[in-house]
Order: sequence, then C-alpha cells, then structure tokens
Amino acid sequence: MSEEARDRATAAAGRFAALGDPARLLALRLLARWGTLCVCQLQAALLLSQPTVSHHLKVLREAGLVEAQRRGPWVYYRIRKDVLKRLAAELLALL
Amino acid sequence: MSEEARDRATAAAGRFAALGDPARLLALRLLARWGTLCVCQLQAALLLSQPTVSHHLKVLREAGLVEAQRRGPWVYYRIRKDVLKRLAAELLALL
DNA sequence: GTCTCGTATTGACATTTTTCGATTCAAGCA
DNA sequence: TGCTTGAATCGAAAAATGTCAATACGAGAC
Repeated sequence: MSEEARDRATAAAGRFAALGDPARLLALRLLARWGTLCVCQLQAALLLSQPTVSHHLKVLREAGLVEAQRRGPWVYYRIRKDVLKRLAAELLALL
Repeated sequence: MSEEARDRATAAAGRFAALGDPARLLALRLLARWGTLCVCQLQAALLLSQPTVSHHLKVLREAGLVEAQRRGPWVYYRIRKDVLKRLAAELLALL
C-alpha cells in the first residue's frame, strides 16, 4: 500500500471518527433535514449543554463535514455535501 | 426525531466509530483488495503487534463490518459487504 | 501425550474523548 | 457606554481508546 493511500486512509479515518458519535450523527441528520440550523436549535434537539454542542460542531467543522456562517448573533451550520459525497465514495470503494 | 431514529443513529455511529481509526481502515482496504486475509498477513501489512491487530479486528467484528472464519490454525477475515452497503446508504441519506 | 505455530485474551499504561460549569467573546440594542 | 443574548473557549473529571508484553487458547504435527 502506497504512502498516499496511507495518508488518504488516515484522513478518511478522521472523518469517519467525526461521524462516530451519536450526538454528531444526530446533528448531521438534523442538518440534512432542515438545511441550516443555529447552535441553539441543535442544542434544543440534542438535549446537551451548549458548550458540549459547540464542541461537537467544532469536531465536525475540523473534519470538514460542516461549515459555519455567522448571521447576527447566531451561527448557522450546514452540511458540506461534496465532502460527504467523497466520503461515501471511500466507503463504496471497500466493496 | 423519533426513538427509532435515535437508536438507528446510535447504531450507525458505532459502525462509523469502528471505521474511524487508520489501522482499521487500512485493514478494510486490504481486505477489500484481497478478499480474505488471516491475522498474520494483516499484521505484516499494518506493522502493529499481533494483539493490537486482533483487538482492531475484534472491534470491526463487533461492529458487524467483518466476519471471521477459522481454517486450520489460521483465522481468515472478510468484509461484510451488505453491512457496508447499508452504512453507505446512511451516509448518502445525509445529502 | 508434547511441541509448535497462529490467534485471542488479560493487564497495564498513556492518550484521547466526552461532558459540564464557569468564563469569555461577539453582536445588536437601549 | 452598558446590557442582553448567542456562541466559543477554558479547566477539569470521568470514561473510552490504542498499544504492547505476557499469557492463554486451539489446531495440527510429531
């Protein structure tokens, strides 16, 4: 297995790890359903403290799975579909 | 979000977590390429101690992503493609 | 039976992760 | 200038994870 393949595997593992938490996967399902949500809306749905929700969103952001945009006092999050598509392709490559 | 959706998300998160380690993802890539490998072959490719490889394979097994079969003194592992397909579908449902 | 080889489990350790309370930052409004 | 509200960061505690050495298990060969 080549060096680049190893690096790609490591990068993909990082994204899968970001998906590997129930709270984060639920947040993504909510974002998939509603398109865009602010932290307080996600907090209400996830039933976690605000710092915890912020932490999970940071993990998702650093994995490249979501992006944030500030509008007034609110920060809205949205899924990065292109990244998710590439990740799904990595999964299907295992078949 | 319904109870079942929450449970499904938790189960899927467990499988994604199993994918979320470079060693395990590399093992899956090797299995995808060669179809079937024993622990000692995976160990040689992953450059990890034998107990560590066994541990990772156990994680993958308990997540349902691979299955094991003993043939003589060797235990051969193979990907469970149906499970991987369902997992990819979960990912694509986020689009 | 014993020996050997491949695999699994145990025990231990260091690191990482998850979570929260307390605090700080950012933006708008009075 | 404060004040209020939403979000991020800090600090800390508990839990989970990744790794290995040592040990135990399982299946053939002798």
